[in-house]
Amino acid sequence: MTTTSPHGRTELLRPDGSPVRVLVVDDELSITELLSMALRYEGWQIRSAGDGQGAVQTARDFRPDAVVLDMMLPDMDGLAVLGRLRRELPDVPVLFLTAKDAVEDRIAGLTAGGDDYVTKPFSLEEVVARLRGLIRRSGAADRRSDSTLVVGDLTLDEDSHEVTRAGDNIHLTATEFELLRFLMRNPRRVLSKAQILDRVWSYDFGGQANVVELYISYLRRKIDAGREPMIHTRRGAGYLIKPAVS
Amino acid sequence: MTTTSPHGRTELLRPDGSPVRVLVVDDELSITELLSMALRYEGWQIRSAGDGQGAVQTARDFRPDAVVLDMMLPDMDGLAVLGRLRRELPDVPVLFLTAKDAVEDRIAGLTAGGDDYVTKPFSLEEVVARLRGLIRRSGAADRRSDSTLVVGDLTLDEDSHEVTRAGDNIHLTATEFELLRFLMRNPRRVLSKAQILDRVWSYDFGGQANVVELYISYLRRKIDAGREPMIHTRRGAGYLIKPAVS
DNA sequence: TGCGTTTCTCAGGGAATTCACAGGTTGCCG
DNA sequence: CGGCAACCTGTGAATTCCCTGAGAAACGCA
Repeated sequence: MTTTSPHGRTELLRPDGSPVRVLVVDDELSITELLSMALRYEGWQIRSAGDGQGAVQTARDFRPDAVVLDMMLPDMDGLAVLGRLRRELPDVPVLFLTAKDAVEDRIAGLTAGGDDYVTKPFSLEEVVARLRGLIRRSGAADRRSDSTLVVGDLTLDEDSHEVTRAGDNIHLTATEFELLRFLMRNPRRVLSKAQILDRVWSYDFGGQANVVELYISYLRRKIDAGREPMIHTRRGAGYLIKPAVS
Repeated sequence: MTTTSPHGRTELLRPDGSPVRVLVVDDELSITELLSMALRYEGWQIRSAGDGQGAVQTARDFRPDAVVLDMMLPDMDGLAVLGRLRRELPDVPVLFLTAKDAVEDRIAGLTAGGDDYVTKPFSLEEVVARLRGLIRRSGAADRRSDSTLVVGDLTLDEDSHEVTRAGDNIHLTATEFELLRFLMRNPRRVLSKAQILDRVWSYDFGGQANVVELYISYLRRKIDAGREPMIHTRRGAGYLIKPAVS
């Protein structure tokens, strides 16, 4: 089932109408807090743990619909935690957090069962999107909730990463895609450059704020070129996307 | 839930009908007093603190629906305060106050959970508007309270920053938008130039008082041009806006 | 390793916005 | 009706904000 959250976006709900529950496991407090904050904002119920012990315990009585699990925990190996989690919750999907240079094939094996992973440093849009996908596919939330965002004649499929405008296929890079997704998940709402930076870029991004301008420019070239523009600048406030009709 | 306050404007209320509670944290007394006064005028219940210690303590028993938090406090780092606040009140939205030149610096991640920020020096209208947005979206206030102001055939949407008169779209600059918002939040009420200056311009504005006249003139050109005027001058007293019919 | 792609910095240009100034207009009062 | 104060608005300059080209660096894949 999907419904409209207080902030105006559609959110996932479980079949019984209660909010989705997510367990976040990471030993860095700043990471769990960042994630908790962002995921709560999605309307989900969040519990966090700082080590494997706590994770298993919390999982036992919280019974989350999904788990975000750092593979590097102080007390036990990520695989060990995973094993114990699976004993408690055989079907729960897991989103792994790994260091960039982690052994890729080890992860690959893990995600074979429908799980997924993102590398640190991640962007919040990415984590949220992956989690939504996992939850949707696990059946914890209503399956009819589909994976396509639509604004006017612009569509974006979160599963296939396909983007079309008026039927034409449009190729976007990863960053362009995430930016567009964020805009389309908040149609007709002005988003400041800071908000965009916080959601779409990694949490450790330390660069110039004008990357946002730059990527907006790229998006316009691909999406608005020669058509009625959908991406609008609100000088001094930010950007927003809306159907072209106007 | 929204209702009509003693001074004639609609205000946010919590679902149980009690006033919204806001905690203001800043070490400059002049700032907390300025904010407290302005926010009380909104019909909200205000408590203030001058350092991180006090903020956390006050938060504990005051249980605010929103927090205004200066990032530069004498005793602890703004982020540290945030962390402790979050432990007390996991879901409370925070409006950060930051220095202008710190914008690029460490805003990183702050708006990620739906929080927001304004830079010093700010205008009171801006702070109030952002707070209203945060509270509205956090669900602490009734969800039906929407983001659109309406006076006669004039509408102003605070989310999309869209303004229409009789259905026609009207483009406003940032300052024009804030001025109009202030007028529309106080329909049929005479607002003096001093009041307008105090609310719409930053507290450190040192310019000529006739900017108000100038911007009223701009607004008239865009909103009243060729129509029944809605913005009226009360010579010697100020300006007011009201539906055109009356 | 090498090559195409993607991300990002930097900087110039351009346009929108803000504001001061000043002369014109309106309304009010004696 | 004259004079004054309050208000309106055209002009233009300074500033801020935004856009985008060019190229360097990092990445990804064969």
